Parts: sequence; C-alpha cells; structure tokens
Amino acid sequence: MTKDIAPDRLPKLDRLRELGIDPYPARVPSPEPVASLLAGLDARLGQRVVAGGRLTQLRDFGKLRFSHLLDRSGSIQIGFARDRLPDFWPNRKLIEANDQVVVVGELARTQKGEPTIWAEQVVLAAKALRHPAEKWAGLQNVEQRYRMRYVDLYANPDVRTVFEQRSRIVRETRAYFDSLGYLEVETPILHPISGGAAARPFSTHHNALDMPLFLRIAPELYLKRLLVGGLERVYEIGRVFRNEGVSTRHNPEFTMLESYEAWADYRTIMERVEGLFAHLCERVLGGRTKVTFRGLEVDLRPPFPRRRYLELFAEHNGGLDWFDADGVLARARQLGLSVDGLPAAKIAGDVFEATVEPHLAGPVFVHDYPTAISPLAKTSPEDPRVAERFEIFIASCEFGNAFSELNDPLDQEQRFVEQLEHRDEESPSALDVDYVTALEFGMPPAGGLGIGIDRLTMLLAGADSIRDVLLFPLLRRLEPGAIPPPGDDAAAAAEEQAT
RNA sequence: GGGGGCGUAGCUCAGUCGGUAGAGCACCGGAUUUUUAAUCCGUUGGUCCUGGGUUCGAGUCCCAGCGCCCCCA
Repeated sequence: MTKDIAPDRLPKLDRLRELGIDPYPARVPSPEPVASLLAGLDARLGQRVVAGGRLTQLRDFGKLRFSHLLDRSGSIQIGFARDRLPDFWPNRKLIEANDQVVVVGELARTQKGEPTIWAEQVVLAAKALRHPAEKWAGLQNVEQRYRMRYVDLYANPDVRTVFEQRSRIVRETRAYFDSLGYLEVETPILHPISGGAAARPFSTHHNALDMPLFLRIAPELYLKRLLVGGLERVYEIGRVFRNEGVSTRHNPEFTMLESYEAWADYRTIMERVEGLFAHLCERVLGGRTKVTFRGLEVDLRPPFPRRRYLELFAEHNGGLDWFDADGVLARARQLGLSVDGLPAAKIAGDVFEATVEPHLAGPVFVHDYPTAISPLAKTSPEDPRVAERFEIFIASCEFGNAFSELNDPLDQEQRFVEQLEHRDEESPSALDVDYVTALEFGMPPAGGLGIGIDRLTMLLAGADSIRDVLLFPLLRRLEPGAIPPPGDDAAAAAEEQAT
C-alpha cells in the first residue's frame, strides 16, 4: 500500500468483503463497447445490455443515483434506481467514482433524451483506492500528468486522442512503405560499435560474452548491409537511444523511421517524402493538409520547394562562403557560438543552424549538404564539395534526413578513418570494419531516409512538446536518497536490493 | 551550462504589507424519483517541496538544495 491512497476507501474494501463481494473478481460479465451501444441506441431501446468501465461523476437524486461510465470507446450515463436495485441500494455507497464496474441493465433515454443504462445488476470489477482527479479541470499539474500518465489518459480525453493519432501515423507509415514493396525488418538494438549518426551513445555490457555494447543511435549501417544482401527495399520503425539532454524536442529514447531503396537516389527519396506526407494527410488528417505547429500554420501539400544548402547559407550570412574558414569563424564569434577546438566544418554547420534554420518556415527540402558534414552520403558528381543529401524543414524544425547512400567501400573507409582522427564524443567508437567489408561485396546505388516519428506526431497532432507525444517521457526519479553518493557501497548495495 | 517561472488539502487554485491556513471539486452525514460541472444544509481534510537563516512572529523575506515547465547556448 502506498501513501496518498484515499483513507476512506479502505473501510469500504473491508465492508465489501464482509458482504461476500470480491472487490477484485477474476471474471465479470463481458461488456459491449459504449460506442457500439450509442451507435445502435434508438433501435435497441428497452434491450438488456452490458457495459463496463470506470465510474465518473456520481450524482445523487433521492431514490435515484446517476453516474457516467467511461470505457475506451466513449461514455454513457448509468442510472441507479432504488426500485430496480433493492439489494444493491443499501450498499450503493460502496461503489463510487473511479471504480471499475460492469453494469447490466436496460438501454433507455431519460426525459431529457440522455442515453442511459438503467442498472439491474452492478458488478464491481475492481475497487479504486484513490480519489478521481478534479472532475472539471482534470489533472493539470504537468509533472503529475507525465509521472501518472495512467490518470492523465482517462482524466484528460484529448491526451488519448493524441496517442490514438500516433498509432495511426505509425500504421499508415507502414502502409505507405508496404505499398511500395518495401520489406519491414528488425535489426539489432545492441551494437558493438556505435555508428550511423553523430550522437553520444548509452553504454551497456553483456555478461556471458563479457562484451561492451552500445544501444543503437541509428539502425542505418545494418539496414544498408541488407541492401548488400539483396533485399533492395527495406525499412525499420524502432527505438533509438541518444545520451543527450532533454528538451521540448528531445527525449533520450525516441522512435525513428529509416528506409533504404536500391536503384534510387536522393531525388527519388524527395518524392517518397512527399508521397508519405500526402498519404498521412489523407489517412490520418482526413484530407486536411494545413496544420498549426509551434504557432505557425504550414501547408503540407506537396510538392515542397527545394533550396540549395550553400545558397541559403550565403543568403543569410551576407554572401559568406561556407568554405571560407576564417570568415565563418568570425561570423560564429559574432553570433556568440562556441568555437573552441571545433573543426571548421562543424562551426560552419552551427552557423547554418543559427542563421538559416530559423527562417525555414517550410516545408522545404534543403539539399546538397557539404560532404564534410555528411560522412555516409555520396559525393555529388557535379560538385565534389557537396554530397547528395537533403533535410526537410518545417517550422524551423528538422523532420527528416536523406541521401544518396555512399557505396564506395574505399571512400567510406577513408571517411571513417578521418572521423576517428578528429574524434569527439559523438563520433563512432571504432572503425566499423564489417560495414566496410559489406560494401566491398557491392551495395547497389540507393537512396535512404530517416524521419523522427515523434516529431512527425507532434506536427500532425499539433503538440508543441515531444513529451506530449510520448506516453512515458523520461523524468528524473523522485525517491529521496535513492541515488547513493559516489563510493557509498552500503547505500549502493541497499539500492541494488531494493530494485 | 545560462536566464526566467512554478511547487499551498486527494485534485483545481486563491493567499494583500510578515500577524490564527482559505475556496471549489472530491470525501463523510442529511434532504431530494429524471440528474448530468445537479442543487441545498452540515462536517472532515495541511510536512504551505526540503533544510537552514532573519524576525517577537515566515506560506510570504534571505540562502542552499530537490523536482517540474519555458526560453537561450
């Protein structure tokens, strides 16, 4: 038993047991969804029906008592009348708001037309030991909404809608790639070498093999091995982990879509992105293409304009050349960006983020990124300084990253070596020899794409914070003293036992 | 990492100049046979986030810490 349970409810539990009523029965009558009852209501008035769910809003009215019953599909009024429930009536107060119940009764309308089940049998399905949230305002405390999402979900109906929408987005994203003949695959989450993106990984360890492992920061390198294997069109929707701070746009674990298509290049992938957005607008938003995201109304109707990275950079930095290291350094200092010890390409990339991205209302494809910041993308045949890569921006926020995949094994190995020479915390942990080996067997030319499903959900559901589209966003743990001070072995052992 | 804001009853929130801790909902008791944010009457309920400090006196002022939110890097 935890603290904060409602003290008045424990005696009711005892009383129920005295009456021979199991407050947590193994089986109860099987209920029909409320939405189905409401849909066929007028044809079924007078019928005996069964509904199950959580009781809310009890209203006493003399020899009558009203409540609402909330299930996953909707809610319906329940009427309790003394005359219909002679045995139940004296003990009616043992069943109260927040309890899970199954009600058998007659489907009807009240004098004011409210759909109502007049209960003939009330079965307690699970007694609640906590009070309901505030009935009008719901649960407002942001921290509690995240920590006690199970309450948030039923107390605030809009919350459930967002997660239903998220589910639909994932389902329709699958449907879109399936329709193009892509194969959905699952690749390892435990990686011996962290790679495929620039991010700090989580470290873990396999005991039996005594092997250090990383949680994946991207599935990219495994998916491209599958292209070598001849699967040609593959995608994966799965969790990736990045050991970084949290913000309204970042959670340490998030869901990523990555797709790879042989015999395609980044131009093909732009079409795929446009096709995906069109499909999602059609199937998730019911044909609507305008959404409001972070206070900005954007139209997701394709086609999306295409702008060159280097041109945008010059435009928003007084004609400055991205490759002019001294000029870029001066500009970065002027902007107050940190530059100490950073390679020129990284600084120039940061200047782009600071000066160009805020102006990208979008949707817009920004393409032909400098090769220096695109280690897995194929160099452009027209301009060796840039790679065949694009990102899609909407409301100044990056939603996807794609390129013509680098399939030259010697070039790839050289870029990996250079990465390791200028290694930082976000670099691969080692040279991925096996990946280079795979490329040596021949990978067909291919276009690849990565899209953050969480951000996509934010966009389509109109949520401003990633925490509003994550059922359980990562929060600091609360128990006081649960984190032992460093070197405190006794406390660490106690902690070990407790968990 | 920097700045700003918040933390008071189970929930939603007030709390003035530093002077006895408040309301609504929920809960408990009563009235009410068509209510639906029911209504009416009467109760109950507090680690004011934590720990220090100033003061005759701190929810309020000061310091430190914890947690959350927002903005910036």
